[in-house]
Amino acid sequence: MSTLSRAEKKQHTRERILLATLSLITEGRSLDSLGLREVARAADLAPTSLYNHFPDMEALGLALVEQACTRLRERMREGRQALIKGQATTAIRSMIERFIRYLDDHQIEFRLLVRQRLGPSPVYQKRIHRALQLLVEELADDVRQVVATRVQVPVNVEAEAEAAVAIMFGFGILALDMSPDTRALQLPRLEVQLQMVFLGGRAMAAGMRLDS
Amino acid sequence: MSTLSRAEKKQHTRERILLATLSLITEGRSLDSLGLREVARAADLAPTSLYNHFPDMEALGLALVEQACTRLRERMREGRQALIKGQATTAIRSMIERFIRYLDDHQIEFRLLVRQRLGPSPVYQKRIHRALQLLVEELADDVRQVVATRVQVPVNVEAEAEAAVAIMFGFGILALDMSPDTRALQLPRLEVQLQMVFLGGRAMAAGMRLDS
DNA sequence: TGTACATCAGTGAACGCGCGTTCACTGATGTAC
DNA sequence: TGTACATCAGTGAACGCGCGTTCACTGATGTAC
Repeated sequence: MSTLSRAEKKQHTRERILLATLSLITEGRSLDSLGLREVARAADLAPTSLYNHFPDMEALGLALVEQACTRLRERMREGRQALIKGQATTAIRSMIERFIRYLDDHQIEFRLLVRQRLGPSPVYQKRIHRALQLLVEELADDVRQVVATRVQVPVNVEAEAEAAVAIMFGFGILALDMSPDTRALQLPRLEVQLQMVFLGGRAMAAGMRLDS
Repeated sequence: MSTLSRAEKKQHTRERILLATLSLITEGRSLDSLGLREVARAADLAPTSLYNHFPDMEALGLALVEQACTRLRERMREGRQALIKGQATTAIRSMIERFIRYLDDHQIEFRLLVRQRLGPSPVYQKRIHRALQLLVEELADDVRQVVATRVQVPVNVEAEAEAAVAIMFGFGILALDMSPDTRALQLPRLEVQLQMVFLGGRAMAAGMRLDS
């Protein structure tokens, strides 16, 4: 009947388990309070079947965190090249757009990342920490390239990129509970904040100081 | 023997329960995965005794969140007046100092706040959200006053304050896993980032743009 | 001050329940010949 | 192509355990007179 191989079927079941877990997280549950039986129920499987895919709940959680980290990075890398030639404001807008598209498609995973960043499992924490560092570094590279074509002075791109990511994540957290309309209304503020950071970075590099 | 009144003793027990819960959170546990019996054990009480203080774990959690919110705000308000007359860089340094002192004294509560900000309980979430908003608004007031004495142009203080808090919290999260020495080493970076925001805000208000 | 009664924080036994994990199993899919 | 055997994803019964909650209780503290 079915045309799928045993391995393919197994893969599908695995994905069903991960999806079911994410759906439980949507309801506000945190990874470390989820039970094996609970996940099995949500995935429409016998509790014991989970053992065919993950040795325990921690391994399942790690798989989810891993997936979320990979996806975030992929999404934020898309379309990087296009902007390097453009203006800085365009680059900022493009970054915001990519981030918002990521939130639209994977906001549950974003939620997972933010929650588990301070979660009980050091393994999760380190993985997420690494993903965020990569994000900062890649953004720093972008900034470096945009800056190189337009500005003479050396700029503290790492600090700028880190600040920008912090602001963007802060916004993302607030955005989780907004309607799409409200969120759209708030976007200009995010744009202004990111411009402040980069403009301020450039001003500092040019020797301007707050108290002068 | 004891000179304490019944009410005072009850209050002490209540505090013991809250402290015990915090100590469990230190170990990385999240509020919503803590059990009543577990807390009772940590507080050296019979499980049933908890009911004399809290109707359920959610009420206990709310009490903790409430305490953490109040304390964060109090700490960040301390010494606000002193800086209003001073220079902007001094103001920034003072804010960082207050924040670091808060982290030193109450980092478990800070952890709690950050984790529960996206937790399963909408009640917790709203409370924390409100506390952060207050923080942003009060910082905005400070910025307004510092700015008023030195700059002619109108500045988007709310956006600046929000960005600054996002950056500070981002740093705080990273700082949770640092030794005091490492953290001290990273502080200049935080200072630079905050300066970028405020300098950038002023530059924008003065009409400067990234692409000009 | 002393006495009789009320309050109430804390206890410990008991309950029913869902949990994670084990185990022997089923039956479809895969493999060797 | 057909047959005999191996693999292995998924099942369901069973286990011991810690959970939240109830209940009747104890005894120190508080109150009224």
